[in-house]
Amino acid sequence: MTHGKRLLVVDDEEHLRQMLSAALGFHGFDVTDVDNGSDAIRMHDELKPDLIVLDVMMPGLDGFEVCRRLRAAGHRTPVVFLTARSEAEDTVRGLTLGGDDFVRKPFGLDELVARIEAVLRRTGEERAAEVVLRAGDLVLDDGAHQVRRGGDEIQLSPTEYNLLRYLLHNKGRVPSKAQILDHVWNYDFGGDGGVVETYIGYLRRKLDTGDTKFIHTVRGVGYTLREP
Amino acid sequence: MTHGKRLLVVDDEEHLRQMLSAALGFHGFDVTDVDNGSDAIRMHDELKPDLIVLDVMMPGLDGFEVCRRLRAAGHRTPVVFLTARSEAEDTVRGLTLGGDDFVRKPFGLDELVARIEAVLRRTGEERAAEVVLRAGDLVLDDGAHQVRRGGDEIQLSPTEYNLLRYLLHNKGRVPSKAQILDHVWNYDFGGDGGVVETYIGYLRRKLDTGDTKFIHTVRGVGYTLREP
DNA sequence: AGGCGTTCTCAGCTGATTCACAGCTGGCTC
DNA sequence: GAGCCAGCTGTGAATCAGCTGAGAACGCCT
Repeated sequence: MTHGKRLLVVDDEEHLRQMLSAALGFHGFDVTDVDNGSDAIRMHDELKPDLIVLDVMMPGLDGFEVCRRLRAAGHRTPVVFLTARSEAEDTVRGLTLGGDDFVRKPFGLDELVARIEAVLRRTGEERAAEVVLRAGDLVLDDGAHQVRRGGDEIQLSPTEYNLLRYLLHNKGRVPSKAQILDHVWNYDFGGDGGVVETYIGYLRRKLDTGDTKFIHTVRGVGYTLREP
Repeated sequence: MTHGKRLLVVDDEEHLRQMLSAALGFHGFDVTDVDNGSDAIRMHDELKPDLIVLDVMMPGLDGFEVCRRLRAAGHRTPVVFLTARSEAEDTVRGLTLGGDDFVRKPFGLDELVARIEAVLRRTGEERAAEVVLRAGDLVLDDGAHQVRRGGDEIQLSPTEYNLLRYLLHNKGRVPSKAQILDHVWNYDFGGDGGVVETYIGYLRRKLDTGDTKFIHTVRGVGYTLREP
């Protein structure tokens, strides 16, 4: 978990920036954050980060401009853009043709971390991260974004998939509904635990065919995924 | 038990603050307490605590603001928030993204201690051995929140589970009913010792199958859990 | 526009859980 | 042995957490 990669987080929104710093720091990254484009470029020269998390929409230099200037100065530092849905989607997508990537706001924390790690893996030397999670005959292949039981593929919606990945990732522990909401749902999604119950139900109907049970309810605590 | 971690407890409520200091001190923490946000920040700079127990609702600087200022000053000190049920749950939950955690008032002491230790474990390098308590063939796995005898899983309600954990944790000692109430039930629970008797009964029926007896009554003193 | 998949809310249901209480039991004291 | 009292247990009521089905809202595809 302690990979010690240096990240530079650039976002003008105070609250989000703080949340990202705390969360990514917790994930083992060495995080520095700034709140505007000019500081980002200055700090980049000083810090030489391994990756930049860059908000597109900012007053002053926007994310594209920051990236353009860095590239013009010969820097290859990979960038993960944060974009709102409406924001010049084509332009962003164009940039991903490089080694960069983008994440749409609002995003789930796990999604952002996954993108950052994917980009770092692609860019830097291999970090043979295990991308296949298992429990009994249940297999989640994160590379292929596919779930199987035995040989049969199981079709999951995006949210179902993220929830299952989170549970598999925490196999043996018992995450609470609040923790699940934090990691699987969007950072600004304000709903209550009801959604989690609903989606646990969906997953159970698709996974727990017959007698095998993967997802167990721990009343008053949370949910857990166990080997059958 | 003497891990000597430094805690800073911040709460404006005199009574609760004293209770927390005493109880956490007893648990082997090195506790300092202050009754307002500004002092908290001052004391944090001086004390460099390993963790802060921070009430959200306080006159002057509230808990969020204290945390915000600490983070803005570059401090990563983990925080366990104390919140009332109604208080800005989303905001609190958002903060847990970092690695911080929160406990809802009213809480049982053991719950708070468990959260503090979990956060310290998470924060200071990787998992320091799963917490597993044993007595004979009885095993309580706190990570998986599971109780087993031999190979068979035993289903316990939340209160039963907490009580058993407390007894196992105090194996060899004889906690009184009052002490049990303090630790397992909420600090402002107004009931008498009758509940404890009831729950001891529930546990005995589930654990003491056949000839083995784990829970023993010490008349006039309290209850104790012994190896069979 | 129409149909489909997805996300999320909500209300009703169910069984689990919590807790009080009252009557019983059995050890202790005198 | 009588009486007392701590502790045990069955009954029952109120509450609660979690499950589910119905359906509204939304975006996407044709």
